[in-house]
Amino acid sequence: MTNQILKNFNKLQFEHDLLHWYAESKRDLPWRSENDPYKIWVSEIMLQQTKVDTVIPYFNHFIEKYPSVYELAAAEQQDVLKAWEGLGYYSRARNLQNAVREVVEEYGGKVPSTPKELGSLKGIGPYTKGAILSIAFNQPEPAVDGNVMRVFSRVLKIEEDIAQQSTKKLFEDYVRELISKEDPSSFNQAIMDLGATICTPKSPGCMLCPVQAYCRAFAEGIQDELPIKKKAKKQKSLSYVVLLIENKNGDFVIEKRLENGLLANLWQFPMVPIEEIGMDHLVNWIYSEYGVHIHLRKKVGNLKHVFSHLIWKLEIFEAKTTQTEIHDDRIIFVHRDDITKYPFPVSHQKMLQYINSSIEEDTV
DNA sequence: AAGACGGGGCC
DNA sequence: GGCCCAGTCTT
Repeated sequence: MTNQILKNFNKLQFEHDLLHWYAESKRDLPWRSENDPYKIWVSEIMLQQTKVDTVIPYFNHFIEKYPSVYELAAAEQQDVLKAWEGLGYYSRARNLQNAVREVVEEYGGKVPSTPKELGSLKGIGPYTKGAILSIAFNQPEPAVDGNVMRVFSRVLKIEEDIAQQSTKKLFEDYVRELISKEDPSSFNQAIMDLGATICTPKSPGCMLCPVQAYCRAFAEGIQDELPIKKKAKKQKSLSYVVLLIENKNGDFVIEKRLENGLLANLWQFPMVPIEEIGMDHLVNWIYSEYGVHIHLRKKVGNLKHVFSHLIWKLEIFEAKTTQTEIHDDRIIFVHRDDITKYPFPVSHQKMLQYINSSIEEDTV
């Protein structure tokens, strides 16, 4: 089935030119300094849907804190989430730790090197499985991500919708045919580097491309039309009132989010789904849900936060309470100086600025 | 097959 | 504002 497209494709010369370019131009990245499967694994999880420049500082800190599977397996989940704070897709962190614990318990602490075992671990899908097998264990397995689909959709002129699952399998078939048997690790990484630095989504640098001579899209001048991808749906909007509730000790009410779903197990300031509750019932609703009696002081600002699938429209209010205790382990008082010890989503980290700016107001 | 799941950077 | 990013899991 791959025969038609690859029939007149010079596989060996393509491989040679690609690997030659990679040897000269590969990026110097922290996870490329050694071949520890655990570190490759951590890097691949962090890199899911996340740019290299964003990942680098997180990776360095994470490895310093958890140098091997044993430290990560033994850690508190809250600490792991704190190390992941701001990186997004927090289920990656929870799944990674669960999988690492399985590696410690079931595999003697050694990252498994078979497709079946590796693919059965939480958070390791087809891409990450192939990436670890090829990069850490030098096995000729495809690792098809957005870069790979973009590069090969252009080189081979593939016009299927890359948002479709079936299309991804198609690319895995092509990579299986093309991948270097001598150096599969470099081959996969070379395609990713190429996609990240030259064969970019917009205005690709074809004049600098080491495999321009093999590129069917370039030959026809249609590199800007590929890959084909169906448009994403628009996000739904949700409105909340967020309450910065402070008592006389300088403690704030924060709550732990549910253990599943959006921002699972992270902490936040109380959020009121204001469309359903209504401003008139806000104080009563807070008392019934949180057991805290408050009085509103003033609105301190608006915040819009965009996720991939929804938008939060937040109105931030200051409120006061005379209470100093809550009988609940999910809802707690925390002193303003200790709030940063808890993992918070970025949207709520921004509210810490309101809290800190109100200190200055009081002091002035 | 379609949604849920973060956040940042670019145009 | 929309698109993209070294994707995976759930429904």
